[in-house]
Amino acid sequence: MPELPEVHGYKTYIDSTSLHQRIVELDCRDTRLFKQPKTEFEKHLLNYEFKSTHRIGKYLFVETTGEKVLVIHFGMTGRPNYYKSEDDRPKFGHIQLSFDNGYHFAFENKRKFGWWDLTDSIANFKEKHKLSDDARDLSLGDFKSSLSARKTDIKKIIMDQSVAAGVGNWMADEILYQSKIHPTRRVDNMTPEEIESVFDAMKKVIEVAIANDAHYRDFPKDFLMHFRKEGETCYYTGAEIEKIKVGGRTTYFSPEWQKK
DNA sequence: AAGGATGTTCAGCG
DNA sequence: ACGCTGAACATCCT
Repeated sequence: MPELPEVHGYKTYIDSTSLHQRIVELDCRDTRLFKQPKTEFEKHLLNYEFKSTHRIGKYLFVETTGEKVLVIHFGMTGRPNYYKSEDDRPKFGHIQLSFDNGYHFAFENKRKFGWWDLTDSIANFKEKHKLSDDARDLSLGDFKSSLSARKTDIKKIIMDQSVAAGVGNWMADEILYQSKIHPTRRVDNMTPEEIESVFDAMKKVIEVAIANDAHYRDFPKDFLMHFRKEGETCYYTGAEIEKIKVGGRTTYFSPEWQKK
């Protein structure tokens, strides 16, 4: 489920469970999840501790007592899991760390699109991967300037991690629903007011999602997430929700509410 | 039982 | 050089 709000929750979870304990073992069932040789992870993790975490968009950075920073991306189906007994290792816990207090930390990744990497510095990594500031902290000025030269659909733009790090497919649909903007509206045809309304909706969706621990059922009743399905009923217009493809991703919107 | 899935990356093209 | 598109990636779920 991991878009910005989910990864935010994972960060909180890791902070409250897994910091300041010496790592004594590393097990990986599928090394394709490693962006570097397993020996590198052993070298930079074993006998060190997780010290602190930082999140930019959907990327989580774990600073350790060693030299390198662990970079975690959860992909489409990842999540962390901390548990006492080895017997509780989750089915899809492909990577597992063991701490010297006897507990374990699993990186669950059902569909294996997630990965671990190591980096020297968060700033370098952010630069290299062209990540914008985290969407939660992004300024309107920076948002507007990264949109200025673009000429494609607004949905594709807000899902671009170099524009607003952390916005994924469901958030993009929600943001555009909240701002009454059609997903294939071209950015170069949008007024400054419309762009600002998208920006405001982005901030709102992020804060609402975080406040509700990314638990969709607790979102306000006018949130698309409750009826984000073909043929469902739009809260505002009563019209049917439509399903289209935008930038290769399935997109739900309300044609009456989000006019083009 | 085939198609879809909350993500990123990269080749190819204009 | 840059923006854009579509496919590829791996695997599970509906």
